[in-house]
Amino acid sequence: MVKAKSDLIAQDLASKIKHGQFKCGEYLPSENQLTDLYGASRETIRKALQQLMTFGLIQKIKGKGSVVLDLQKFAFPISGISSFDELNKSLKMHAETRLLQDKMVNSLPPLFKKYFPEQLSNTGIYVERLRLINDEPVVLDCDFLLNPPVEQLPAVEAKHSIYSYIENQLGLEVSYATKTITVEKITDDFQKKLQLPNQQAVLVASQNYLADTTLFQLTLSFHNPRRFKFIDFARRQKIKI
Amino acid sequence: MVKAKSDLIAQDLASKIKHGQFKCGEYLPSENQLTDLYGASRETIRKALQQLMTFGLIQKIKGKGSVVLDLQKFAFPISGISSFDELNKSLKMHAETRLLQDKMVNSLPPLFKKYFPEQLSNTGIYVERLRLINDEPVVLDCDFLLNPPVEQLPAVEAKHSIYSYIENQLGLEVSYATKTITVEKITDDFQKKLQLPNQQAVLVASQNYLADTTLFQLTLSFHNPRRFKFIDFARRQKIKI
DNA sequence: CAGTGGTCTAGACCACAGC
DNA sequence: CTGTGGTCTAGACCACTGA
Repeated sequence: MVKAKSDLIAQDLASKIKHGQFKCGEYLPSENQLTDLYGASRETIRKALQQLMTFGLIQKIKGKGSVVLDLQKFAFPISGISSFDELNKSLKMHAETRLLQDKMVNSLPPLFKKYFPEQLSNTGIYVERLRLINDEPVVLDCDFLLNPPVEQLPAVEAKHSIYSYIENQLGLEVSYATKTITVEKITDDFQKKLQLPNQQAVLVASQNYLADTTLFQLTLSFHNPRRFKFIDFARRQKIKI
Repeated sequence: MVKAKSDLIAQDLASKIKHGQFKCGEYLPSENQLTDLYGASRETIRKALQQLMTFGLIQKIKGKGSVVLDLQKFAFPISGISSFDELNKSLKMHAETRLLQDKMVNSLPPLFKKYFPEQLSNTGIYVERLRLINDEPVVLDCDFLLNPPVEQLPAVEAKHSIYSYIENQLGLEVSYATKTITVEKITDDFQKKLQLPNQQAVLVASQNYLADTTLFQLTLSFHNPRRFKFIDFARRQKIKI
């Protein structure tokens, strides 16, 4: 998947920052030096650095260079599109996933209709998974995978990683998502599953799209408010919409 | 502030999308056509389109073109760095700001120490503002502006827009921020100010930096959970950190 | 096949930082 | 002054789309 030279350079620099070869507060080699180091043109180097900028790994300062930023904040980057499985691995959490449901349905379940009222009905697969960390329920994930493009979802894949299945097994390209975060009143059933003291939970609702703009997944993630934490890195926009 | 040719092109295309000259589902002119339309090289056009991609205004499809995405989701883009004042204007909300505090202090207030424990003490300006929409309190913003680089903050500017003051009056370049969203128990005082039925509120805590990596502002925004909504557009990352 | 976006290159000129 | 990043250009080759 990672193929472009600029991506490889970005990947290499990112891992060198992660492993301390470039430390917080230090400057990366200049763009001209990186040009020689990687045997690439300056614009290619700049594309790589651009990616590190958007992650908040570096900040460029005109006339000086690219300084490595403090990345202790990246403890739990729910921002962006990543799966729980990817987070679990990259953070080495002791997490467990319990597959509660995985079934084909002929129409959009009422739960999704409530939070995505503009969605047309559709056949698809309903998946419900409870995520636990240290045996404490932290998230209840409800997914609806549209058919097409997703024909089926083997239980073993549902327990592992839906994204991995979509990307690696089906060969589809996951591209972007719109997300909203709100505080919602939940059902007794969900309260019980999450073992919450009251019916208030944080809901992250997202619509996930492929590179060809096909909607393929709706997700409702109900979080234990005590354990919910969303971390974001944002840059000031240069243009106003 | 907007100067680069690619920014101007991005700005122009964004406003044309906003005003319906390019509609959802339609394709923009091809990159080669835009090259002629704007008298720019293809790479410059591509930089402009890249910006529209990150906002979720368009999606590029290889071999086909750049399709305009549905932007009804952009109703309330708290994602990114924008001030309440900017949001208010761009969304034409009927909002009011009450300035509760605006004073110079010699050290970091305990409230900030609690949520930013790693911060060193510092002189600065403490500002507390209550935001109301239709006379209902929705957010209590607590800001701490570090001195240096911010020497003072006239009350009239605090009521208007801190960002505008920082950028236009002081000539500083606001560049990036790290944000966390959590659910927190608040004090009786804050509960009263926000007129909440209980002590639970959504906290958006952010550290805001200038382009030279100087920290200039800490913000704690306590939101009415019933009125809190965070909207985000995210793209799948090509590299793993 | 022609047209599209994806990528890379070499070179150029500018503004800024710091000596 | 030199070195840095910021920007733009013209041209090239590739892979994908769809007729």
